[in-house]
Amino acid sequence: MMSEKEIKIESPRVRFAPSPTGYMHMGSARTALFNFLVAKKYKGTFLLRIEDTDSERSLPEYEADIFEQLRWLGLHPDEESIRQSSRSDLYEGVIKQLLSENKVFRCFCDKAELEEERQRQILEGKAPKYKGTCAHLTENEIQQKIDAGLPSVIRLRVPPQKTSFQDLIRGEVKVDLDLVGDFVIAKSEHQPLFHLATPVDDHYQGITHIIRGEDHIPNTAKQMMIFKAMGWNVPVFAHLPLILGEGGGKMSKRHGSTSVREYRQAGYLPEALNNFLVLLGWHPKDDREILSLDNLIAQFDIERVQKKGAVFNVSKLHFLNRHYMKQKSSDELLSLAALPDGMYEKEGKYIGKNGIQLTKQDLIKIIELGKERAHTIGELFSSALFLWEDFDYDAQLLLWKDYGAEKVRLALQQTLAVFEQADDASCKNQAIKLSLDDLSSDKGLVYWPLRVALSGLKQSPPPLDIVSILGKEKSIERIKKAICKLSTKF
RNA sequence: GGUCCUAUCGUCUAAUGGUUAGGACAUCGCCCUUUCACGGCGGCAAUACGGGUUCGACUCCCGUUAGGACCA
Repeated sequence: MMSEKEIKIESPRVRFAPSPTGYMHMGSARTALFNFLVAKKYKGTFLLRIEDTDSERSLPEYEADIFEQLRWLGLHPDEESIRQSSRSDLYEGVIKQLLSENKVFRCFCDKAELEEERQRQILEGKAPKYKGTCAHLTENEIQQKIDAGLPSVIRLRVPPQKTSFQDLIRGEVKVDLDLVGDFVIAKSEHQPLFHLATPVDDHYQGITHIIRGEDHIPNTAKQMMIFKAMGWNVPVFAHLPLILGEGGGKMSKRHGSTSVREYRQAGYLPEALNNFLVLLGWHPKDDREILSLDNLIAQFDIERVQKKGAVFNVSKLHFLNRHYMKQKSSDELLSLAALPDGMYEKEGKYIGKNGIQLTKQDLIKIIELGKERAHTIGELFSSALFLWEDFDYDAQLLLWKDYGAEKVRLALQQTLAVFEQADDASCKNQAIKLSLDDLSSDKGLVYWPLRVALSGLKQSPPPLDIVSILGKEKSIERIKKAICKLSTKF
């Protein structure tokens, strides 16, 4: 049975350590979030470390993206970030010490031969493992090979024993080091590999808890060996389950976006993303799932994290995003949204494709209507395109229920009369509603054709809301056009 | 292929030996209503399978199956 003792975490130092080899992935964002939450909850420190030992694949553009998205999500590191590529002296020192203590050895084996050997082992159904050819060379033999100019790598001596480590989420995880073998920690004294650089930095940065994806479980055993070889304290581990794609497999481009920036560009709010991500693998005790970052800091507990991988379910993200959009004022949303396609600002007026001139107040009104319907910031304007874009529609659309064209035309004409008698102000403040309501006992007979006349759509915001933005003249123009359509078509 | 990890509604999950197996999203129905949306109310829906342990298993143990990760 798993240990029941309460997990005590005191002033933890945790780190988020991504490799800048691509735009920040949603899975990385969640790892960062969980690290951040543990740090804040237990009054600890959250650090960012860029793991760019792979100089071929690490790009400045990707590194910048990591900083940018973390900032946007509100996951600010507590200390200045470090970059592995600028700490070579540190790794070199460790490698030299390990070399002098004979805890590592130089391996001169030919790459191609090793690969051949590995293939053979796999075919035989064994775990591929280094045989130890160079593990016991004498000083002389080593010097000879070096003098002969043979290339070499540096391997750690790994005792063939069974061991285990404690994981905050999974309990004890067992590892058979015999299957690992003497693995490569550096290409040379000056070129550390991932398995060396990571534990060295974790030690020198005083990391107490390593919270990362479960894809690192196999790495943990290796990194633990470095800690032990150096006589350092091994940190506590917590391996998060992975985020899965819609089909249950790895989250991939095929099923939609995978990077934070794509969701941001599509108009998702950081509040929604954080809230969504934390629910992938964690759940609050009281079932109240709408949680701000502050709420999360108060409630989060790493021991309640799920062990199973979680499927990335976009519809819940939609739901949360809409929730947070509704919380924001329309003013605020306007500042987050880009102007609709083709619209531009000129002297405080917003000019649409069809020449319409809107005020900022109009835009705010439009967003007020849009936020009930939009899933994302990007969709905020999409329920009102007909205001500033030309449109056409089938006259058939104007008909309400099974009333004939003549009856509808009559109703529209009466509507037109009401508009013509009203002034612009009573259009904009919807005072004309009283007169329009009086026109018929069947409100649909009045409002349905009006909706279509104004928007060209069968699904739109309420007609009077449209009128309040369009004003008297533009409304009349559209109603006349509709009457004309009815007359010619029928 | 080997090693490791995992298994509750379609999805995210709650319930750590005794519950009518709870909630959220999605979905469906009803109400509101001039359409869509919002909102309100309600419905459908799960312990992978087989063995144990136990008075009693979602819960503990073993096996099977399935999925995932790593080696790549």
